[in-house]
Amino acid sequence: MISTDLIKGSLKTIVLKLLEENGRMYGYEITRKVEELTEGKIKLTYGALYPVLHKLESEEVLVTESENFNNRIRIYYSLTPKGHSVVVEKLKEMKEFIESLEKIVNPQPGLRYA
Amino acid sequence: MISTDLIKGSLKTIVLKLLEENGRMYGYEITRKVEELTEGKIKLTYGALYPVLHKLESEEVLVTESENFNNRIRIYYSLTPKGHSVVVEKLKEMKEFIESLEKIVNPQPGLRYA
DNA sequence: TTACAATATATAAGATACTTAAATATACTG
DNA sequence: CAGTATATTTAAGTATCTTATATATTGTAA
Repeated sequence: MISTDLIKGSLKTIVLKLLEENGRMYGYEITRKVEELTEGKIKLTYGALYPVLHKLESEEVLVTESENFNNRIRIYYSLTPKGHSVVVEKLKEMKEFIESLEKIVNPQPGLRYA
Repeated sequence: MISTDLIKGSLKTIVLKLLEENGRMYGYEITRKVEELTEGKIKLTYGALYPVLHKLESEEVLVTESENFNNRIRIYYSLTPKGHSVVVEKLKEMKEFIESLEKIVNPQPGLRYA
């Protein structure tokens, strides 16, 4: 499991990317999906996830639809038009961030096959 | 410039990696180096950097040597033996983190050349 | 049948890490 | 002589996350 310090700050982008990829998802499903994709290395806590979802909704980046499934409430989140453009920005930023980290962690990548 | 939210949590690892790479560095030099390596995309603020350096010193991960250069104090930081093993751990974690992010941001990387 | 695990969301209290801003001081450049 | 670069420090505030707890249903194993 990866130190939670590292994950801080990436949560919003992760959530938005998953919603773009999967159309609509509910909170619990998002935590499952992240665990699945990262082979258990990243686990989102509900105390972090739900407040982020609520905040993104209040910012009109996400909209919700409540549904009943087996007597359990499921609150599906999906991107608004504004949300779609936010994802584009966030992913661009994430990509630059990863590239920057790699330049620090692995300087002179061009020499790997030299 | 990358949103500071993303960088949060990576600061410690970045500092430790640079010190491993360069032997010893002073605070100001670290901010310059990060800017240089990331082409200005990551800028460390002094308010974040110096407290981290002090903390790492108190944890015996770093040691300091104060020197005088042109009437300016320079406090050089370098890794302790403990620091070297901390870097190894932190870099492993960082690598897993980057890989995990890529699995989310860019699912099915194996298909890129398929 | 009872207890535990999984599903599903919510939120309060506390910790921590970072931003912003200001302070201090010297050297160099136009 | 004003502004930029060098160099470190630290206080106050904010944001974000962790931890813990609450609630409720369904499925499973003993």
